Amino acid sequence: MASSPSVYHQGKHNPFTQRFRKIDAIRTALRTAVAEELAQQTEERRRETHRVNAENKRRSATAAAAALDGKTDSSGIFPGRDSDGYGSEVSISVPCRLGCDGTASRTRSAGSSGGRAVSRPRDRLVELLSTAACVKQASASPDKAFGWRVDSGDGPEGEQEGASGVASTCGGRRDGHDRGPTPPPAAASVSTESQSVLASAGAKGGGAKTGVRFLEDILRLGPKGSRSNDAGGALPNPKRKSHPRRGGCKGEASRTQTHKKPRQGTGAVSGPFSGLSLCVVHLGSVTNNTIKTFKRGVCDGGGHVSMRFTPGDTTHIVADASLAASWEKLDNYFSGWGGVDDLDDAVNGGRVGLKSGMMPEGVPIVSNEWLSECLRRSVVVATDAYRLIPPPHRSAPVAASSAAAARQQQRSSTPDNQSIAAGGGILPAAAAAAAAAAGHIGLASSTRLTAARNEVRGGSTQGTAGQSTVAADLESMAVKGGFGARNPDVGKKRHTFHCQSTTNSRGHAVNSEAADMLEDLAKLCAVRGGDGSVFKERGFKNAAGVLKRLGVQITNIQQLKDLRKHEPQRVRGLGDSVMKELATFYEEGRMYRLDELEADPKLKCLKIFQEVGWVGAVKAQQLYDQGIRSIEDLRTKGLHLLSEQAQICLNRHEDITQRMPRSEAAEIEAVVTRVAQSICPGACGSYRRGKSHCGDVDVLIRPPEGQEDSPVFDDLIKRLVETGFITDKLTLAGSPHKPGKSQSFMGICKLPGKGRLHRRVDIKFYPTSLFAFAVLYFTGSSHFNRSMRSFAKIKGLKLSDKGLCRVNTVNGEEVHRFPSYSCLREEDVFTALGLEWREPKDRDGVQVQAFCSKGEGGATELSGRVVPVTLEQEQQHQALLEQDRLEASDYEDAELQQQE
DNA sequence: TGGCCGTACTG
DNA sequence: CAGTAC
DNA sequence: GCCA
Repeated sequence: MASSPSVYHQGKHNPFTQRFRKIDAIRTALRTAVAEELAQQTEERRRETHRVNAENKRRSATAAAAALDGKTDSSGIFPGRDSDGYGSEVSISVPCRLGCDGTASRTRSAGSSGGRAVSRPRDRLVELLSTAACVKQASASPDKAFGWRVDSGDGPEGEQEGASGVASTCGGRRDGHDRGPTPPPAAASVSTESQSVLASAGAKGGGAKTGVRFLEDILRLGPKGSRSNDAGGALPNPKRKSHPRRGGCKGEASRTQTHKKPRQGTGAVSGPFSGLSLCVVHLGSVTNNTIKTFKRGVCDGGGHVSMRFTPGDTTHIVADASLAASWEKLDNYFSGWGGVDDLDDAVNGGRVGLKSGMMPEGVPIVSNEWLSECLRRSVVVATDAYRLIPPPHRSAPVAASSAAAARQQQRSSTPDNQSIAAGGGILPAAAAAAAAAAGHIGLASSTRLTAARNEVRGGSTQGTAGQSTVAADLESMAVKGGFGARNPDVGKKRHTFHCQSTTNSRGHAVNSEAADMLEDLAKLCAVRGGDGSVFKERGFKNAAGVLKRLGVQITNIQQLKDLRKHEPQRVRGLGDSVMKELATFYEEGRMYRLDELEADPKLKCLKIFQEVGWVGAVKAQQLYDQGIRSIEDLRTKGLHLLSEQAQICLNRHEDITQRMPRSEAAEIEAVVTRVAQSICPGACGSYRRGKSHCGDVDVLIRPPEGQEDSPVFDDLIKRLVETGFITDKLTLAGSPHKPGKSQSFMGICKLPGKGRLHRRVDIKFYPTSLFAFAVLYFTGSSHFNRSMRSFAKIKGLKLSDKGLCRVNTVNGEEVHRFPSYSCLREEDVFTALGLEWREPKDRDGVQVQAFCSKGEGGATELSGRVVPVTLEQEQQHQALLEQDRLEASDYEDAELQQQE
């Protein structure tokens, strides 16, 4: 192979292959010694972890007990990971959910005959849950298309089949095939029928019947619908009963499309945004894409978004923040003279009911950031801080700064600490820059605000990297602790805390418009497939993340160019291609490449196809080549081209592409967990909940300690199939149970009762020894996982959900794998890798792994003894961490390393 | 120019 | 092994 | 697509 030449080079410009080889060499040399030590270390570690773990459990038990007493505010929001598919979700830890575990155990011991009560079930669950909480809910496809047809593909046979067929390893699938092409008109009635079938708890098929009964027992589905019980205190709208569907956009869309599902409920949407009727101004950085995003989010929450201003109906006008500084633009927009864009809708809509110079009275005009904030938090936040105060004929700058001031004031008084407050401070910069660019502001004020921006950035105009420390960095340092005093100046001035940031948790929507478009671009790249498409996707996505986290609102391509020149670290990930797109974005408001791709009808098809599970880029292309152009086509003439799984997913397509409210995810989790407990008392399903809506539910199951070998999983799946809960199986891995091994089920389920949709569910079993790895893995983000694994790799370790092992490799090929480190908690994995612990909320999104490899220079706990880490390796590691959150300390470190 | 996470099922 | 998924 |  072409491997030989590189072996001889050792410079720092070596490609990664050499790195690995070199590491191999080092490792080989050290292997013997290391292996011994590793064994010892492992043993030590195990003892210690056990000790610590025991302690931890005591701690968490008490903590959880507190939670049970109602002090559940520890249910922090974890901005979730981006799943490998598209989309991101937010997870929430759910101590509050514990309350119903008590119920669960009671239910079990009372209801099920097999319910040998565990000594103190509640405490036990509390323990287990708190050490290992984790239901992940992935958002399957964020912008799934609306179903073309809203027939739920589940006929009565479907139910039967689900009840019995799946058990026979989906032998009933052929029914599915036959049923697939069912003409839509028939499907409508079928679907109604199926409702009634369900309503009567399974008229056909005794198995299904008892199944439903059983589930009802478990769920305590009384006439009163005790599901609110499951929902727990954290769930926002307990009054939504068995109709999980939200209205909003989707409803709207489907309404126009022969929506005949009776389950649509009675309109009255009760989402966080119900009652909101927003008029979005298509100006400035609020692009089509932004509007789309807003629309989706708000509509999901029960609100309404339009570009049309309707007097009497519109509750808020949402406009780009920079318009506060160039008010006449907005004015013109509404008066119809703005010559805005050709956007028919926008202009036409905007003109309605408004005359020149007449700003709608009484309707608050707020910045788009308000909306972003609302969407992020899933609540309607106060508009005060986001008002774009309209002083049409006064000096615009005043408007801008007073708005900013109001923002700062308001925000700093919220309990949301600096990270939120940070959002306010950056705005003046944005406004100033925008205004300056637009030339609408007098010079004096412009400079004033520019000065403010510089202050905000905490340094002199050309401040050194160290001085340009932004508040976010402070925050992140605070998280790590110990760096607070590094730059005292920063701490003194309040506004220095206002920088936006690189920080995740409630990452503010800086540059979100550009970022959104880049993300769209990323998706389209992925859809198109072909060579390297996944990497292109990643590249664009990464760039989007970099922009979002940049901390400053970019309004002008030059800013980025300057950054690239002077602080390249901050914009690492923005390469030539992305810059090119961004240039046109900032100059003309669009990205040609995106426009091009979005206009491509073929890509639309491919995208639609890929929304069906188990249809990827390759299969989609094949389908297209076969002349298939729609899901209809797929159903009628393309079935034979699809894999078994894809066919199943296609059958349930309309259901499983609907996102579900998280309360429903909780219900699903509850069923799985409780059934698991009825089989194996003490077995613990744990979970992290997704945000308001999510695409699927993952339930991780683990056995009670000391009963590692109880075959919970196989029985569990069997039982769930028997009860009709699981309707389809997609894949089943690792069955039958083998001691010490994990098992996994992927499939489709449906809660009993009327009007339920089929949902994607993954159920996974991990033995205690692997559970921490599984939690780590499922907590994500995917980026975080990748980077953590990369990190492990350059240390000669291999990390996966199956453990953390030292491996010997030859030419990159694994030749030997040592037993896994024993890590009973996530923390242990970090420690074993020599990484600082990171909260799940800090692992989100693109930015992933800013774990602190810095400073330690290999001086981590293990590095000196077990893991040979050279400085060079560390440097190479730095290179690998493309997605680094660029913390100030990291800059400094990088600089140090470069100097050395 | 080569590398970009690790694992598992399905066909 | 390729494709797909998590 | 980005990076070394």
